[in-house]
Amino acid sequence: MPTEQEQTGFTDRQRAVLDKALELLVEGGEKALTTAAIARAAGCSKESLYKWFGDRDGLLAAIVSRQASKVIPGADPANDMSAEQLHAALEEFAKSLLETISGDVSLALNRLAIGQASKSETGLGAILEKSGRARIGRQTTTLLEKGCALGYLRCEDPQEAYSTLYGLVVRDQHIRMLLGGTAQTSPKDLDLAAKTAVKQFIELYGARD
Amino acid sequence: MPTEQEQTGFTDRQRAVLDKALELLVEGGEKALTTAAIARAAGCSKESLYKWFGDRDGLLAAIVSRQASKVIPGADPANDMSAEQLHAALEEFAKSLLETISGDVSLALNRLAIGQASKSETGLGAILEKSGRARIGRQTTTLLEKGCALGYLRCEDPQEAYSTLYGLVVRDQHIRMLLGGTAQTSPKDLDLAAKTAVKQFIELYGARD
DNA sequence: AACTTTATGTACCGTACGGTACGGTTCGCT
DNA sequence: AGCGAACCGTACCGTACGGTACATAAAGTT
Repeated sequence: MPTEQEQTGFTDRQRAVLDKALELLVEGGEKALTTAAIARAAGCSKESLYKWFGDRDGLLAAIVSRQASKVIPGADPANDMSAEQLHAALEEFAKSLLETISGDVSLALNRLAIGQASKSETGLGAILEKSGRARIGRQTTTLLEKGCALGYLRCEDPQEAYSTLYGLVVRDQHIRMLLGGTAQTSPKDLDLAAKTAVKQFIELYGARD
Repeated sequence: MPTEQEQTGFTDRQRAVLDKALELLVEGGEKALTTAAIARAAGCSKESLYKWFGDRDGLLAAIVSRQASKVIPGADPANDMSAEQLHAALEEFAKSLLETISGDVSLALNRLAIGQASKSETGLGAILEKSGRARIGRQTTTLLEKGCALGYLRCEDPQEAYSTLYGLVVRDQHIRMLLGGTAQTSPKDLDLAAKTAVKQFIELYGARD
């Protein structure tokens, strides 16, 4: 009987290798991610890598999938939440989003996917999109829908509202960090930015008072 | 006497080569941008490339600088513009921004810079940042300042206001396109998105009525 | 205990690319 | 015409990397 880790289709050993590979990627960028280096770091043979993941592209895809599968879903919004609870949930989302995209791992994975975006139709971007962004997007969108249903928000299109919230929260921080610019990731700034964004969002989409 | 093109420090010939190289980059991504391919496409010798640009990194930097130098500044905001003119100028900015970041050239350059961001301190990201984003940012910021001075906007911090405008306009479109997802770049959608963003911005920062 | 499976480690191959060297050619200058 | 600089085309070198082959060792199975 397979251990419960069959969820992503990888064995424990393979997952450990993928994690080591991700470590390498984070600290050295894609150029550091050679098959030889991975084998050395993970204490396995190149032959095993190719047996398990097919080729280098498959390995990269596996790394991205692996990490994407780690995204932990937040709690579902309660059916009877108050306006304050909605507000708090939104701020929590904003803060968590900013924290995530500022993280080394997120930056490394996004850089990798973007670098591969032009060539080879392995579609790392699609994996990231689907497992990461889309997932939390859907979740937050349902939160917005609920807020709308409870009369706290006016939104014609929750999807659109979510998109606006995203823009207000992230602004140009993500691209700046991807380009290598130093980000102002002091926890204080980050918290303030999240609060400001949510305040503006409520100003746009909050029920008229 | 040097022709007037001395502005960027490159000769006509060198600029032509850089343009050809950019073409290659746009249509094939970074992997297509080998020194041999550039020399072939541009009809020059590899030796000249190295003589002119030092090494491959220098060449990449030159490509980015070259393109960045092409950014054409918009008209300065008039001192006596009306609220409608400000609104129109903002919409124009929003549309132009969306058009730019959806363009093949912009995407290719951003991908290149992001790919290089982890390694080698050539700082393509810094060049892009400085010549592209920061420039139009400064320009639009002064526009906002003027709008503020004329009483059309209330902004404590124009920098902050600009950042918000950017977020409202771009949302998550940029990263989506960088990751390879198909963008909804139909001119209609684009125009609508720009108008919506500016409307929301005015709602947040417009003078109270 | 023999056998199969799976994995390690190392050595190897082919290729692609960055960078250099060199002979030949064009072009401008005097 | 003669000279020198810039440049082209090509060949070349070293290296790094993706991918494969193989020889060996651990571990489970019967």
